[in-house]
Amino acid sequence: MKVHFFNSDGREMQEFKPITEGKVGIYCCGPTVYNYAHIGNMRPYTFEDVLRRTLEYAGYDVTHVMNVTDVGHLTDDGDEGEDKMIKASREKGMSVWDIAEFFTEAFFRDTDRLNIRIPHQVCKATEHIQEMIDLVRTLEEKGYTYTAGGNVYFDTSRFPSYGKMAGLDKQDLQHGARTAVDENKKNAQDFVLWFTNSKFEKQAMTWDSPWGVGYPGWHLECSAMSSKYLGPHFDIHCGGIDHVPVHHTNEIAQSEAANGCKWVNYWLHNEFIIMKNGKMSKSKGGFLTLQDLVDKGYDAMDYRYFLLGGHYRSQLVFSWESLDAARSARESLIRKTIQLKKSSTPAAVESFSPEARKVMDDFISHISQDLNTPRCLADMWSTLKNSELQDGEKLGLLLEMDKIMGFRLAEAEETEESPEEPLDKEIEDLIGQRQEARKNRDFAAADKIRDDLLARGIQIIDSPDGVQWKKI
RNA sequence: GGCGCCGUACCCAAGCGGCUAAGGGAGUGGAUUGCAAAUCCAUCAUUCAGCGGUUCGAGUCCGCUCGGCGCCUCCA
Repeated sequence: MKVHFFNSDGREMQEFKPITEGKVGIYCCGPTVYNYAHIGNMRPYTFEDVLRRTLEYAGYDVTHVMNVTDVGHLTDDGDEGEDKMIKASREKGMSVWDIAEFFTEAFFRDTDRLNIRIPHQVCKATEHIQEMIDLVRTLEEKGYTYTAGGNVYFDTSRFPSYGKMAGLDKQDLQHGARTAVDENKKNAQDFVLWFTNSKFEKQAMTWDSPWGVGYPGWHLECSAMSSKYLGPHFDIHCGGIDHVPVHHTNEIAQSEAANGCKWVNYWLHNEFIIMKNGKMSKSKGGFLTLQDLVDKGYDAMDYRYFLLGGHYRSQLVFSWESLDAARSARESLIRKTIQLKKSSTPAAVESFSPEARKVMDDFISHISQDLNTPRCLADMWSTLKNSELQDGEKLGLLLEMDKIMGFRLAEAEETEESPEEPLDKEIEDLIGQRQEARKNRDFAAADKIRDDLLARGIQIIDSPDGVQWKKI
């Protein structure tokens, strides 16, 4: 199974070739845990989950590493910035450590609800300060740094290929267009490796270093931790497309300067989720969290379905209408899967008929072509409609495809209609009364009971197997 | 000012030079049902923002126009 990805470095489709046969190391930029993640933030983790599942399906031994930024991420990159963690701490009246723990837990609750697998290695910035200091020291020894105004800067003029991936050399950048220019910098694109000259009051998180007490620049952690867990040269680095010009550009510069070798072979970047009136962002306010969707009655998996309905490199516009469509489709997919489970047992992959084999191969070729999840979704539906397949094969195919899509089809059961709630007795009685009325062909009374229950959020569903109900 | 992306049916969205333009949602007609729900069958773009060009052949490549969006040190 050959896998192709669009590599941001070079901006072209490339066949994936691992550095070490049979193995692949992936590093993903993780959350900065100073607030709840909004639904746009969940896109990269969802696409990375599909990436990982695809590579695992292809037989690779995957090592998936993700950082948790719990320090050093400034509201801007100049000396005027404020650490996001500290800002949140001040605003919420909690210690920075509690803030980090609280929002880290919230983050993993969300990824779990989206059926996103936990990375093999989740590393916190605050637990790798020494590695970051070592990295800065290496850069210093190799002459890539300078100190000014108390801070240690990376000298981008010493790194000729700076900004190559982002195409920065071709751009006429308007520096200071949105932030104040840092007068200490020799070059506009230089960035801070270590802060000691903090203007922040009550800086809660500081560490001793060869340059004085301070804290790391926020690009440092990804370079330091990825090298620690994946080595100085690894296969895939993922993140949001917004990271290309600055964060990833700086990561490449400091990593390659320090390690003296190529750092990452494949860069995969996801596009943004857009709201109708433009992009969703924390600073603009009004962002939605996964919990907001759940509170409105959606299943978190509806959002996963929505995300996979668009290609990860295309902007996807979020709207309630689209989420409704995703919910309808997903619920239908689950229902049909349950039906198949009732009527058959899943065929094993090894015993697939030629037709089933072909359907599976098509699916594989689509996911292998830069994770074409919309096409893969279509493949799932085509499988259901394929009259040349036996039910057992359809089920086997769907479960096999779901190893990559991750809609939890294997666990799908008729639990939604399970009468196990406290109000059971009363509802059972009402349903019994309604059945009695129906038997007597008193449909007015029967419908009244159904309407009353519906008003209370209980939906009655008549089926050949009897009456079922569920909360809505 | 610079860099880049997009415009496909009512909505979302694949397609990246060549069979009758995937798939989902919504809708419509029919079957089934006391009625609903679910399910099943059928139906739903002679056309891909517009105009030129390249080609035997173009949503698919090139140019221009119109429209929408992102980035250029907060951002996934």
